[in-house]
Amino acid sequence: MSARGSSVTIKDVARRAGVSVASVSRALNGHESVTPETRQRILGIARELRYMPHGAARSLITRRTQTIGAVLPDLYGEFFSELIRGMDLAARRGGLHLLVSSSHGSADETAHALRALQGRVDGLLVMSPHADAGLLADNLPALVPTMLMNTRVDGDYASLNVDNYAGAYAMVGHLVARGFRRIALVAGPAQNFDAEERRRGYEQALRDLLPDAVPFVVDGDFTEAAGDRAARAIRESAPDVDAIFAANDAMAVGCLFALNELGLRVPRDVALVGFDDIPMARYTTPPLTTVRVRIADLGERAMARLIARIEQPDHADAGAEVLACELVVRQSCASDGTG
Amino acid sequence: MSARGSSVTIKDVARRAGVSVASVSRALNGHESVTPETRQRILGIARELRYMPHGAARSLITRRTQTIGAVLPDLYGEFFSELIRGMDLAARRGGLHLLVSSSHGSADETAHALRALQGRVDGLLVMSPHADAGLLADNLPALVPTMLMNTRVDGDYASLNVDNYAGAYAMVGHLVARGFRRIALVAGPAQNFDAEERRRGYEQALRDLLPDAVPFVVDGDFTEAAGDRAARAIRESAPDVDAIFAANDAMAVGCLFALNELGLRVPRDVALVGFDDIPMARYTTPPLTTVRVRIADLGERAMARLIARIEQPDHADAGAEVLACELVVRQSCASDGTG
DNA sequence: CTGAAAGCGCTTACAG
DNA sequence: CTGAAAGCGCTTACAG
Repeated sequence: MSARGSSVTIKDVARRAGVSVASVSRALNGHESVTPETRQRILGIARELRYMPHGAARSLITRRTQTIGAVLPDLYGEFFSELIRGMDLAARRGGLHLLVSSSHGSADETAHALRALQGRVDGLLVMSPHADAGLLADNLPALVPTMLMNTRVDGDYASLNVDNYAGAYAMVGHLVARGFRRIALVAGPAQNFDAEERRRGYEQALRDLLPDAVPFVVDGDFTEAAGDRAARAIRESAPDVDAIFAANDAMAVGCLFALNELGLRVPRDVALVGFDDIPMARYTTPPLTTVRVRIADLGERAMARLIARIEQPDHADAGAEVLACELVVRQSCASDGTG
Repeated sequence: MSARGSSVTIKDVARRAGVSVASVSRALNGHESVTPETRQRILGIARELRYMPHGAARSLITRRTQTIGAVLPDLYGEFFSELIRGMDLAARRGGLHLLVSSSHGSADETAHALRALQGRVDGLLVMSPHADAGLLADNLPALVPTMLMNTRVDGDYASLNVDNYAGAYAMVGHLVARGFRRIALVAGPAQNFDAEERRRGYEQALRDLLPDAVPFVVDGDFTEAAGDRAARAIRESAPDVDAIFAANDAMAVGCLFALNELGLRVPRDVALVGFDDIPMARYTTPPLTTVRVRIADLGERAMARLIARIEQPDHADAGAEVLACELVVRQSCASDGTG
């Protein structure tokens, strides 16, 4: 309770309790070998003094920080919000703290974050859709359990990937089945693994299902503003497009906005679909048909697997897990406006 | 490069360089008192060995963790996404890590988080709109610099608050000026400081500007689903309402969805406004009139002030800062559908 | 059941 | 400019 300076340490508690610091440590950590009376006295004094063990000191000796580091490409928008929420849920369940770090889409910053987190975390969750294998090999701390998410993997890392290819393929299949014939894709950022896989699914589905159709891809970067621009560009250059497939929901929201401004009705004049199923997707007008990723589950699952790896290094499953996506059909792509 | 076991420490670098650990420490930390040649040799070997200082050990002696803890009420939605993004920006600029923690709206969890973060962080950013002063007094670590955000403050904490009252008041003023006379409020969660202040602004403005009007408040909880329900309830019980003021944008999005489903046009049949100006607000149809909070700036500013307090404890400005809001008029509340 | 002591990996006066 | 040594606050064999 002193006004300034050092906070109360285990020594203070020991002194007040008339025992050794070893006993205080044992009592606080729930070791059996302390008499109930001693334990009670120690706990009482610790509470009274508002004693909190010093995290760094404990980490130094236990080699555990009780912290997981998450290196994400960005922190903007509902996708990352949901992802972090899922990670937080699982971390909290495991009694762990969550350190977040954004690389702003830059490989250099990813490398920096990876190195800076070394020694501060018990495990690493890395989503780095723009990273190449070399970057990871060079900067992933060898001794820190790591889970890769939505990242191009070549080594035998433990990983969790969304089945972007299958999701995009299925979406195109759905559009074709509904009678759409001129389907444009608003792509995600270049070099981005998710974006590339979604594009690959779109292109392959087109080849398989509409052999005569020419793929029509407009650049985007996963932001609402990009969707806005893309929709206008599509209407300008190819008014015959009857369905727009935005590579993520944020861009679909931007497309929807632009189409409305252009006086076009979705889905009557043009169908619109997205990818991710962010919470907002069901609240647009019309509600958005999209590919559900279960973003929070993704974060939760990745965190849970990482924790398991940390706690049971022997059972270490270094497998590459792929999360299936699910088509969610809402009103934004009713066939020819009849739905 | 050994395959297993302990990572490389300062001792390994010292041995390889043929110097003492003190010199390695000095070289790595950029102290003047090392000859350029020695420094170069040490740095070279450190790089070669991929040496990274052990964070916990360094923290133990320097009493700095290079980490800021953010205790937030929730992690759901664009508001917190933007807030975290702003915090991350300022933290990164200061070379600090960001530890996030959600209290899920519970006072107990807030208390727990506050205590658990002790000794792990150099400073604390606490947004706890549901907390009372007692909880903070009981659980805020006395020696850790802290900034409160959007929190009911009584003590002399350093704080940053959004001017919710003035923002809500101004919004009602705008609606009244536009000719709306029956204005319903979809409120935020009970006990929530932001929600209460916004409601207070609404009620006072009504008393001042429309003395004959009876306040009409519908319960909400800041989620889209609550907005959806509230709008339906309003239409059901009071079809004469000509403007709906949702206490945040997420609820406004839910209202917009419900109104559309009910076959009502915004703003022709009923005006709709929100609060926060989340990124999505400009992409709804019609774009949402709202109160701009500059959420990312809020997080950035809070972090910057906190860092300043940590670095210059003497200049410690413990002031209560209030961030002004700004009315953003878009098309969702054109007067009587003429705009 | 309990305590004295070593040690985790650093940094920093203190000497030289 | 450089090194030996102390010490940060804990935990954990090792004795007793």
